[in-house]
Amino acid sequence: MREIKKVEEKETAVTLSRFGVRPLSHRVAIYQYLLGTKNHPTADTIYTELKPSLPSLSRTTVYNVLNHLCEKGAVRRVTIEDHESRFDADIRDHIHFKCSQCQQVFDLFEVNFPRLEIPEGFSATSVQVNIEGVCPHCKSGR
Amino acid sequence: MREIKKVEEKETAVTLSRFGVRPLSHRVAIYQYLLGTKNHPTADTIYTELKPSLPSLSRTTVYNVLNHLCEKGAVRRVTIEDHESRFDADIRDHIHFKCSQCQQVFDLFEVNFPRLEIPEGFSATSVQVNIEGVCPHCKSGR
DNA sequence: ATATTTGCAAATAATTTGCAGTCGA
DNA sequence: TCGACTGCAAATTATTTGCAAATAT
Repeated sequence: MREIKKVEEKETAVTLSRFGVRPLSHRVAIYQYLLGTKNHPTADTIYTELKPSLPSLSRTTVYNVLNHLCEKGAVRRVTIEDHESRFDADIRDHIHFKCSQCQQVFDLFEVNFPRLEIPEGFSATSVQVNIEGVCPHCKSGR
Repeated sequence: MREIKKVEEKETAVTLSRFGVRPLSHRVAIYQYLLGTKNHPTADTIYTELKPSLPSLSRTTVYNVLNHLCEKGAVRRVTIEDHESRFDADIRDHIHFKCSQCQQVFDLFEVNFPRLEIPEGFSATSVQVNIEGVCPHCKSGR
């Protein structure tokens, strides 16, 4: 089992390298955590979840690493909350849905991502489509 | 001139009433300011701009009013910044473009707003489409 | 050996809250 | 008069910064 984890870490390291990110241990840990969740966690959630197994981890490093991963394009910053960033290691174009009741953020891969014609003169580096509403679970009476 | 301003204020008040917003003076002032700008200002910008002509205005009130206007649907919160809200009194569906160099947020009315098929079970109350990139002005060498 | 990364504590920034006073119907 | 609204100062939350120590190549 230990072995499997080691292998995963190595693969994650290779992936990070391809993004031009030096695979330092905390970076690998954070990236791996993001790959393994669909919850679009906040920096604080990542810190809280990882801290027990990585006691040396600091909040500053979480922020540093996330900013670096976003800059290098390995991770997407999801700007769907009013004043807090969420992060997503799935960099394929897809739509996010935020339930205004349970506050959860869902991926909507089943909805076609719109092809937009960017006007002359503008050049786009990223497109975010965010829907807000009520999720099936909350709709059916909590 | 004074007269014209009075008339505008009255019209704005009527509009607010239609949204179920009691047209108190600060609310009218903030809403009118938002109607008159295309800059998607932040709460702080609104406060700074309005303070000179409305010395009694407080930051708290700006936040209160903006939250209230958003709740009532008179104003849209634009979640395009990492950790600060912008506001838009134009509630027609349209796309926002943020230039990562000059930080300005543009309306892209010329781009068709996508029709999305929301999956069964979900119900949507709002859809935001945010593009990030470089604007024509910054592209042509600052 | 040198540049990069980290952790801590303090700083900053945006927003909310508690509460007492004020305004509007 | 009564409930809604306001302003102030303090609190809260998310994030960044300065700097010294640790680490990677």
